[in-house]
Amino acid sequence: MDTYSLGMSKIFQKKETRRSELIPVITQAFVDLGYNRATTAELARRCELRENELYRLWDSKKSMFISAIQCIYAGTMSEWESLAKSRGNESLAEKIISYQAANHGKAGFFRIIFAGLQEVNDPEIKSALREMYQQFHSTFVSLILEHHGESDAKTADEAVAEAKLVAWALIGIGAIADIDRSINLTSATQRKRLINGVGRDLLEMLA
Amino acid sequence: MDTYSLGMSKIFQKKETRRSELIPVITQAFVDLGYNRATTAELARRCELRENELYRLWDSKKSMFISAIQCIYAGTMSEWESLAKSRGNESLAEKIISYQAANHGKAGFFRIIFAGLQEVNDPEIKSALREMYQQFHSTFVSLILEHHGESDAKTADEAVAEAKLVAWALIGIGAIADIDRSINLTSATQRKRLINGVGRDLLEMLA
DNA sequence: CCAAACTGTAAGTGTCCACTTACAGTTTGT
DNA sequence: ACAAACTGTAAGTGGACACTTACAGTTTGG
Repeated sequence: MDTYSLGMSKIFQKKETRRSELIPVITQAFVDLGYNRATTAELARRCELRENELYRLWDSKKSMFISAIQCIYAGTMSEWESLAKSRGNESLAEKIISYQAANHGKAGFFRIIFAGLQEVNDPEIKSALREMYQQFHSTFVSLILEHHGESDAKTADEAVAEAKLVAWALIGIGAIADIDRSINLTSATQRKRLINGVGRDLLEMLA
Repeated sequence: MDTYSLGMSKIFQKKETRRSELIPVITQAFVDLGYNRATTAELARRCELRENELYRLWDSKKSMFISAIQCIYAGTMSEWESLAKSRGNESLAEKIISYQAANHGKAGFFRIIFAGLQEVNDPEIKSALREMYQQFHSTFVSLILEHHGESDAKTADEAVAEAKLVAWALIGIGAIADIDRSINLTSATQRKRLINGVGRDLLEMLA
């Protein structure tokens, strides 16, 4: 399938831009429906294409899903970046907690993860998820350390180890908020309180 | 399908005992594989039956899944009860945290929940899950309150509200530990530390 | 201007899976 | 003993779904 002429590169670029136009739509479908229920027919419908047109852009549903994982990751990161630039005297970590409390589950971060883990048992997908998750976690760890500043009684190693735990805990809170939301377990208000309340307590736990 | 004669009740009882023999096997299949990948063929294979024999005991795969949800719930509760009876000067809440730290994900509590939420979009299943989750949560709340004892500076209402948050947070930690485990994100040691460390801190948060 | 590559539309194909039917053999209650 | 109910075995059925093929119409580069 590779091609050598110079002219081709333009075509491939076009293909790439086409993919990047469609991937948010596809991602949303996976978030809404999970892996199996997001059928190729449904993906095509949402993209306003025929199925075989989708298959001209991706070679399998699996590769669409992997693109979606990357899309979610990139989207979350860019949201956090704009939070970093926003005004306010809170630390970025605090801003993120407030933001997540207000928009829990919007990005569908966890929905994608659950879908990838449970519905498909594919090593490629698992490693894509692992990668995303680890990057997400390590970003969180940096934010937590930054939040507390350099001047700590503890040694750097201790602080990092504890920040890692707290980061997992925060991710856990997000997960449960997502689950909560998807079965309408509690009210939106309560969910918000959960993230804001417990999230901040966790953040201060190191101190 | 109902029947009136007295003799029938014995048959139904037999059917019931048959179901209760098989349901742990079926539950384990759903835990291992999720909803879709646990095909009726696979369920039958694990039960050492033919598919239509399964369908003599349950009228659909969905009802097998609902039975599995109830099985998981009952199993977890009875485990906790035996922990309550075990010796040791910790509170039951602390015992549960230690136990979960050692056996995270064994029961497949969260796997079942994720499967039910994502893979099927069925009101009956959602309400079965919601019920289980709420009972689980309220049991946890009682345990947390019990752990702290009656003598608190706060009013009862405040204590309950905070215990509810903490209970969700603990469930969240469990969820993330399960995810972690299923993609081998961190080591078992780290996971154990996460549950034990953060779990206990959360438990003390009220104080 | 024309050939090569792309886009749009429609109709499959093969496979998997939940669920069913048919039927012979065995219990069970009376 | 005998009918009614149950168990075991085997073979379907219908539908959904990932993925493909065919082909006519349109761009595009040289």
